[in-house]
Amino acid sequence: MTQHDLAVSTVIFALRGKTSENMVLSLPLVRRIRAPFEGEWALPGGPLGADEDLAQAAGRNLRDTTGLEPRYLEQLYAFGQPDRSPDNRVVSIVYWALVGGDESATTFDDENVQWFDADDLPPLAFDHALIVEYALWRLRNKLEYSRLAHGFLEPTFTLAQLRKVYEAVLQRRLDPGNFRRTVETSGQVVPTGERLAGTNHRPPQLYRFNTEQGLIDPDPLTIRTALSHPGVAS
Amino acid sequence: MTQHDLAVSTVIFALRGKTSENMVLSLPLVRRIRAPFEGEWALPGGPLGADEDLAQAAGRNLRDTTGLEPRYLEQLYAFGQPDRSPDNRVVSIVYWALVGGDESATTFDDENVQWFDADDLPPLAFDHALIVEYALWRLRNKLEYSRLAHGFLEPTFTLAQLRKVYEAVLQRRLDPGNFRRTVETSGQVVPTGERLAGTNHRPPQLYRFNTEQGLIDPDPLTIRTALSHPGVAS
DNA sequence: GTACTTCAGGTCAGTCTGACTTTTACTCGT
DNA sequence: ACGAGTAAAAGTCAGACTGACCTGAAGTAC
Repeated sequence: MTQHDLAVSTVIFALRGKTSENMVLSLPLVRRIRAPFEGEWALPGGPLGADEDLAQAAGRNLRDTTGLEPRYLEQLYAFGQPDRSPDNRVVSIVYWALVGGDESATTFDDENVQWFDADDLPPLAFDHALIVEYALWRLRNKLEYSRLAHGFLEPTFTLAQLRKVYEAVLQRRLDPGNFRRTVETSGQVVPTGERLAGTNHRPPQLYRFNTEQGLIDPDPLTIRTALSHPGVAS
Repeated sequence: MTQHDLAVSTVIFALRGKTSENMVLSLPLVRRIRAPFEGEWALPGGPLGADEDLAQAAGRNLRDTTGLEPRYLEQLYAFGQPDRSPDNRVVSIVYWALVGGDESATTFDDENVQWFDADDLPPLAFDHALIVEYALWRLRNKLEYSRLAHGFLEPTFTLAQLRKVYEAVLQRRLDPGNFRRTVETSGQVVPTGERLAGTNHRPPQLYRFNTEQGLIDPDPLTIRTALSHPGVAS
């Protein structure tokens, strides 16, 4: 059994935007402070602790570098090309995570951490551009058949808010009526009985995710930091 | 960057059976010849070479222990629980592979390698039972929306043979007429113009996979040992 | 030739989908 | 106070897709 350098990195997604309209899918990057690729942007990551689970390492790392708490965390892929780092060989086990849009409004103390539009990234260190591209594909693909939109939302939300999450991630408009029909019949969402007041139109029903239903497409070991989230409707 | 013991293991699937009827999904296991878990069955695996790609390591390993050539190879998951090995900690990057049914008919020289029915396995070393269970789930799930059945077949085949692959893997009967319709309209398969003679009924059309269409759900780096396979119709 | 087999092509009803319409219930401006 | 404006919520409709089933075709076996 040979020894290898092992790192755990995470692609962190959040929906950010001033209004609840025009939200944009974003991710935080850290600026490298030493060679190789000094000064370039890279995914947050770090070594794997001796007594640490892979997912724990990803979560700890995410909290350390960004101060955020993951609402969803899943393993993405293990990258191990011999030449992906110019000096020594490193095998990276990459996770991807969703964090809430409100939390992500926090600007970072550290000026070496910064949010970027997911579809307008700077040049990245190592093979991180490939990794982000794959993570984006996975997020968009999985959103369509699984129910991970709750990673971006408060515990209670309107169907319009839910739809805007889908629209922002998938980058395409969805018909409100059809969206309502499919989401309601899927049973993944339950009306709370409350309505959201203060809109300049008919007050929409508030919903919450159905805790009865599990996730489709589970990872064998992934943390599913579920809908436990004391909070207020937005 | 800390050093860790790193292993690459592979879950190898093949369809085996005397007749082309009652084929059963099988996988080869190796008997451990030293502690821990000495004498128990485990997934074939080994260390990662210094200049080796992860997928290369999986493929090499697969050839070494089983003598087989993978027709499909994809990364499954990285397992890194601190306690998954009783002595030292090992992070395993696990691949899964498909090999052709004919090749797998070969019995192994080594008596420490043996085929097992995928749904009737002996107790396995480490967390390998969990790993196999997850690989099985992934195979069954992915077969339904991707086109990896060619990993089990000759380059040319009848729709009945293709259907039997699906039936054996998914463990459920499929309507021949509807199966024909969906497969034909999907465009994933092309008639060769030849027919298979020697049956005691109307001779079926032979098909081959459409090389124009790529795989759905690609891995970012996975080898896709495609349909290049000089061979004869069965 | 007759029986038997699977192939190959079709029907049909029910479900699902996307595009679109109508009614409801609120706020805002005048 | 009331009409304009907005999005919610419900419904319509045609086409695509699905599973269950049927029928004729083309071989082999006896």
